Amino acid sequence: MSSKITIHDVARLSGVSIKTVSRVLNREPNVKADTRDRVQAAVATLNYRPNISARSLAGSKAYLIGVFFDNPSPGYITDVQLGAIARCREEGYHLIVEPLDSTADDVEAQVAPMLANLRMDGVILTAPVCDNAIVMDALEREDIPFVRISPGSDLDRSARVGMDDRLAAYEMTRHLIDLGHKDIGFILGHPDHGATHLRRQGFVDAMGDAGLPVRPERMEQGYFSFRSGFEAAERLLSDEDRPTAVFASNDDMALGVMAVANRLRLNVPETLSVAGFDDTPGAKVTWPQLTTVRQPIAAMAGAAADMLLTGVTWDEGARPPSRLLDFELVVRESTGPSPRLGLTNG
Amino acid sequence: MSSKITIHDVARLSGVSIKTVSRVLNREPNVKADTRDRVQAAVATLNYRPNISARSLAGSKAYLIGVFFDNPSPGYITDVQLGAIARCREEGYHLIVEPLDSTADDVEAQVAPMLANLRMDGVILTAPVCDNAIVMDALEREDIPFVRISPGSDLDRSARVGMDDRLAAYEMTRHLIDLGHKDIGFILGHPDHGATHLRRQGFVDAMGDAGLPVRPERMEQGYFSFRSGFEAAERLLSDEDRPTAVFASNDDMALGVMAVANRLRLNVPETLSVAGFDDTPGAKVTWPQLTTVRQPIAAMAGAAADMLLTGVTWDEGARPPSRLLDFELVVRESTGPSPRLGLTNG
DNA sequence: CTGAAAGCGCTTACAG
DNA sequence: CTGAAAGCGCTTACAG
Repeated sequence: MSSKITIHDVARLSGVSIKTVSRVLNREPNVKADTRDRVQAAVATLNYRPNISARSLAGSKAYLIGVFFDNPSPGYITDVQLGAIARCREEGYHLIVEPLDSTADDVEAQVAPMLANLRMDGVILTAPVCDNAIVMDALEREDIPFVRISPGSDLDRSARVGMDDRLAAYEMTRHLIDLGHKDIGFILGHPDHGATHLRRQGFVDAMGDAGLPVRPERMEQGYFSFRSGFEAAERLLSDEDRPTAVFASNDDMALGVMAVANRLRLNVPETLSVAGFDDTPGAKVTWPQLTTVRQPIAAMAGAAADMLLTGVTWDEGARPPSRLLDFELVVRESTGPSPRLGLTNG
Repeated sequence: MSSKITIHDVARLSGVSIKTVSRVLNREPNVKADTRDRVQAAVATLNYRPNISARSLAGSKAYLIGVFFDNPSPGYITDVQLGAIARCREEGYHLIVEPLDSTADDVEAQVAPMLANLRMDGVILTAPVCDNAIVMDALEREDIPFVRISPGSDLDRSARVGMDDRLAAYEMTRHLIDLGHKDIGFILGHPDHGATHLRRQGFVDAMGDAGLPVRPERMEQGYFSFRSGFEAAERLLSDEDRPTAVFASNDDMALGVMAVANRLRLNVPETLSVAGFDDTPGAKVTWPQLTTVRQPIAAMAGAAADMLLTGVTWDEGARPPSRLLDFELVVRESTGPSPRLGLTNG
């Protein structure tokens, strides 16, 4: 019933043309206040909602924002969706989710059809899709604006939002150093993710600034998964000569470290301090709870949606806009004073 | 460029009318094979993709499926999305995600606009939205088909897909009983979720069938969250008189139990067995890994999408179709023989 | 088996 | 400040 109400009904009831109704709907200027009020009253009376397909077909807006992601941490992607949708709803936009297999050979074939038959007004790209050139090429070819969250390469290719991953990792490392730790293991993230390198850099910088050596055997490759953190921790901790703290560059890997510590009967944080990064739900789902860095994921996605909705643009040759949000060091129970405090060679 | 190709271009190139192109596109019968081939060749040559907005405006399909959810476990909702999208893509459909605050007073106000201005061909409802009468009323009013995943009430109000939660809980309880446990604690899920009651029933039935008493003080209310599981476990385990096993009716709560066990220095599984339900990613992110029930979440969502896409219908007065998928008992390391085995009063 | 016409519900471009 | 006309790219309903 109510879905059959069209712009003509509103026009008739308010005694104006459909064009004027359209003006009011789109908040165009140059409508007499009185006319505007009459139209809005009619909209309310009839409970009229403009048809998105018709608007999209006739006009230049689709009222659809896309989110592309690949093999995400569920907590991360859910936060992204929630943050983006909150902002989209304010403007009557909807969110289309498009998982991608971005390491496959046929990325082009995955992306092309979804862009060709459904117009989106903008797309939010999360890691690692945000560093995928094929996806960006396709988007540019179709002239679809996109904003990237925490890209790692080609920073000036699009607008972006993120946080200072390097500084956050620096501060977390500093937190460990302040607790007396001098021998700290570090687990790297997935090499395809831009944040991986920034977090490593923050760790290296903090160690260097404190005059502490970064021993190669204390840097282990991980892939942001629990399993990769688990395996890296086994290499790091099985030996008697082990670090007094491990900084895993995301929470999933840090949980892997906790599991290994548990298995090896290393008490956390008395014998071993463990730090993560992201503040995913999992960080609180462990005992002791994880010291980590809170990423404002939903806020970043909201900011990305906002840039898309307000039509972010920049001059030829100028740097595209970027918004950097604040992170927060969340010190919980998994980090404590170094057990070697007071010992020589501490 | 390629986005400007329309049905008219295809018609011109293949020497037929646009109506015939439309027939081929929609796989209508009654097109000469030769004609069909020519049209398909032209579609391929031009790389033509029909415009969804136009199809939607002119026709009866929107090529959009919605997923409504509320406060989901991230792992659950991600699996639902992945499963639904896989099926949707086969038919050229896209997925719209709509988080809802289904306990708020304004559910109606949240749902009405999203249904009014964007036509969806069908909607998938996950718990607890799948038991929300206001949402279902709105959907029925707008004549939008919906399929529910694991609803708990009003089972014959719509098509549905699910698994046998009662039987799964029964088998898990049986697994514990077979290990010699006679004193088993049970943590209930959120009362708004249909699965909560089925899982409780499975537990109660298995205990009864084994001639074991279900003591009220061994049944604790939880809400499917880690925190609620943690608090329930504190009540269950702090006393010397504690069960030898705890069956938490989802994984998040089981992880809460593990954390409490860890804190109380109760070895799992030697002193305490812990079982969960869902097989979320978290189940493997703990040490020891969790014994749990694997829900085929993605497959359930795929089946729900399938029912929507194939246009599930049923006769007046008949029971709507329902598809029940198989679960799997996943025995990992968190359950073991009862420590009271061999003792009197077992 | 195929096509010409009308129309879905809006916005655009133009006119006044 | 407001409106009449045209058209977005398809499908529907009808005709043959």
